[in-house]
Amino acid sequence: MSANPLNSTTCNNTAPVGRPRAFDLETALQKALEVFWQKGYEGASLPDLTEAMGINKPSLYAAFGNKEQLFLKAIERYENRPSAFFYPSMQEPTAYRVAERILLGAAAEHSNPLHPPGCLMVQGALACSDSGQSVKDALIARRKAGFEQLVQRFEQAKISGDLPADADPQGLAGFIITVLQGLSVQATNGACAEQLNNIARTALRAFPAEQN
Amino acid sequence: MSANPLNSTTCNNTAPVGRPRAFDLETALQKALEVFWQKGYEGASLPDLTEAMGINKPSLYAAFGNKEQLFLKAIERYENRPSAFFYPSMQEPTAYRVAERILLGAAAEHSNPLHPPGCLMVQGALACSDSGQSVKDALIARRKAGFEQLVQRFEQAKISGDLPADADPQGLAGFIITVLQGLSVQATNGACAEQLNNIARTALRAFPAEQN
DNA sequence: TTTATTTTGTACCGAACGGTAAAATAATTT
DNA sequence: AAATTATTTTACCGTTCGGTACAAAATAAA
Repeated sequence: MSANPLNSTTCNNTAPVGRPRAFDLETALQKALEVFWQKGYEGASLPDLTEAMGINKPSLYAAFGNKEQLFLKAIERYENRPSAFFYPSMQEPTAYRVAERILLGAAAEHSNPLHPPGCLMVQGALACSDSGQSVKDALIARRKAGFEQLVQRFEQAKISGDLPADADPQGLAGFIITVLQGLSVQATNGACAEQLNNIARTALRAFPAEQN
Repeated sequence: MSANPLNSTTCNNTAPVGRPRAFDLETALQKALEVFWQKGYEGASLPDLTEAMGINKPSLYAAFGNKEQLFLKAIERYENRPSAFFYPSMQEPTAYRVAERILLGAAAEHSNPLHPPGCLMVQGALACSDSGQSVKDALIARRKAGFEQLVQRFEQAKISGDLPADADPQGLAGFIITVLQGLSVQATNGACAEQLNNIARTALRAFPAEQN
């Protein structure tokens, strides 16, 4: 196995020695991501994964290490996928616009019928067996990282003046993240885009309006 | 096995025929509930359950049927436990007070260190394998039932006049339920009671004040 | 005391789990 | 063409899964 299989074909256009891999790493990872998204880390079995990826187990292990490493690569891909909305939302010019884009983005994305409902960061491993603890902890860390980013963004907004001086960045960020994650559960319940959008709009009423 | 083992000792003070059960059904069920609460339906193994319950597998199956039926009895117990707050909140005199009691109750209860964090209705089976689908569906049905109850309560509040005439019971109930379930995820993240309370208070700012 | 009834402990079942050894295969390198 | 390297295929590993057969034990009924 090469040191970095995911990049093995990116910077080197001479064919590598040995039998060529019969599948594309990125599309296989995408399929694995969708299985984890649907069934969670522990609910996704090796046969579930290999069947969706169109490969067999030794190929999976050679390319991705093991199930846990495959999952970690899947959540990395998840956060960087084209339709990801959380981190791009930080670029919005005001705190309110940030919050709005996060919640409306979640409402649309969590109910998008082109992929499983909800958010992989929540569905992946909320409660699990002892053997899944490290994956659960990894997801908690990622969720907390998103929260911290949002706190920083709101602190910056206080300095910029588009959040009132008495605003509580920690509390506001916690609220937005809570609604975001609650929307994931609602999506699992089968809520449609309109319902989620309605909820997001209601939540935004709790957010301080832009200052001028 | 008697037809209703959970009630076999309640209305009949003559000792039943056969070897007496060496454990108490309710305390064993309580222990099972806590394991499911911590690890979820699929994450809780039979050895996890029997060890916590202090019984062996044949006793579990004789008393509760199988793992799935045990889980269903556990969530029934969960919803009727003394510290349950959701359905009792419906008794509050106004819609705002209902919403307030639900969210502040969740903030306190989901972070109560006397039991696992979060809400069993969310943690129990959010994403799972195919074999857990029926349990997942059962939890979805319970969550929807709570939502519907809250919609009805808010519709009643419109009639009573403590919600404005243009209020949207469906949207408001969806919002409260979403925050409630989001708080469950936050609790899993390790959030403390103060943080959850802060989030709940922020959410309540989106709720229409009481009318007079 | 015997019989009937129920629960207990032990030992086990087939199936599914995550993971891997080893040979066959397909490419590059020499 | 021969040797090297990496991937595919097949078959298998030990463990754990949910669930149960069976006999010993403990009670009430006869």
